[in-house]
Amino acid sequence: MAGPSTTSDEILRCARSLLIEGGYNGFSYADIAKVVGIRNASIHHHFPSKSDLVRTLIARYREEAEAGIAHLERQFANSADQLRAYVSYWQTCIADASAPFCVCALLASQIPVLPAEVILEVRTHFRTLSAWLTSVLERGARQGELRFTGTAKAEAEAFMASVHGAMLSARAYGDPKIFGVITHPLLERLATRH
Amino acid sequence: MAGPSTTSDEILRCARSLLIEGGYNGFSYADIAKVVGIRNASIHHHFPSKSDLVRTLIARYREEAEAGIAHLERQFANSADQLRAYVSYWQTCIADASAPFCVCALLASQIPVLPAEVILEVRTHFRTLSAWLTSVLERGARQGELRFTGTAKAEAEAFMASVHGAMLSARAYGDPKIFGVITHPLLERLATRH
DNA sequence: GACGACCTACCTACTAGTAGGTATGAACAG
DNA sequence: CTGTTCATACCTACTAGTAGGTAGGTCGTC
Repeated sequence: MAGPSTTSDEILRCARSLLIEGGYNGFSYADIAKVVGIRNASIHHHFPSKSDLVRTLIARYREEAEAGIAHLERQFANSADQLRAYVSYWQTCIADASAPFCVCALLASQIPVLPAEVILEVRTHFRTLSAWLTSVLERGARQGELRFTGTAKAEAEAFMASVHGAMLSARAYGDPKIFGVITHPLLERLATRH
Repeated sequence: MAGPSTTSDEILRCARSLLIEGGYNGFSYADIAKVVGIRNASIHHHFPSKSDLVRTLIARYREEAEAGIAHLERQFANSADQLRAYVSYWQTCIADASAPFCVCALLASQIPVLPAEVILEVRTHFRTLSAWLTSVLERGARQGELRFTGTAKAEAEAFMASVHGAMLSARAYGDPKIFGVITHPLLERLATRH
């Protein structure tokens, strides 16, 4: 499954973790080169420009996210469990500091200084995630697994915002637990039974 | 009240708006110099280093925030109205694009690459805001103006996270309205009557 | 004349990106 | 089985421009 990771893969993986730490202007080609063990210029061979690199990086991130969502859909029949699993995924990422922030959420905060093609990718992720959450909430309401007032769309946006805000707070306080403090009651409130 | 704005004030004001656009690494001394109309080096006369500048900038931001909160406390007796006014303040900032993001929320996302003294200021803002919201929620519950399950502290953290997440979504979608879509139901849910 | 505010001129380190060369290996013709 | 061709991947060496920061000087005001 996980093929022999190529240099291009390593560059993307390294750039992603650097991006998660400090955003678009928070890392340089030199930083990547140092970690991957190649020369600065060699990165340009794989990705002509920085915006190419970041755009590709997000595209891959979105693929992984969609695969993760598909996995969630297969693994859990109950919509409340799907939401719980989604939140739990991020809880783990934040706790073990492996990837303690959503790439697109971080980039969204810097949209005014981002290249246009990167903005498009970020926006698409938000739309995709929001659409999935909306579908989960709709299904949950229909099947009596979830309850909420207002539209599923509005509740989905609120849910997504809460999760992103919880990531931000965890980072601000330097305390992974705060993510759970914020998201747990949110799940409790949505689930019909617990 | 608003004295004759000094160069130092102008530098801070300019740096703040640049910071709001692209974060700590999203602007340079040259950017500020261009707008304020002085030379690059002259900024160093007022603020020896970039971290000094940003630290001072946040300190002032926090002063203004605390003054704003004090004003809210004086203007509205009802705790639900205070929360509404707080949210409404940000709604306006986002809608007219004057300052469409909380300085500290933006910086929080970049904490791993921020100077230590800046991190401290950011963290303090989160604590201050959370403490105020907690006090509003406690008072609201006591006086029957607000209702929620769980502790006031947890609800305050959730409230703050929702507002920050809503700012992020507004920026991601490029649509100020989404801020209201997320925050309105939140206020409705907390207020005992509407 | 001391001080604050600002300047010119400069520094070193680093930014993304380019030009052109080299090693490696696969494809293919003889 | 060899020699040629070609592309990939990487290299060294370089560019123009920008980053934050410094040294030392000028000028006006108290």
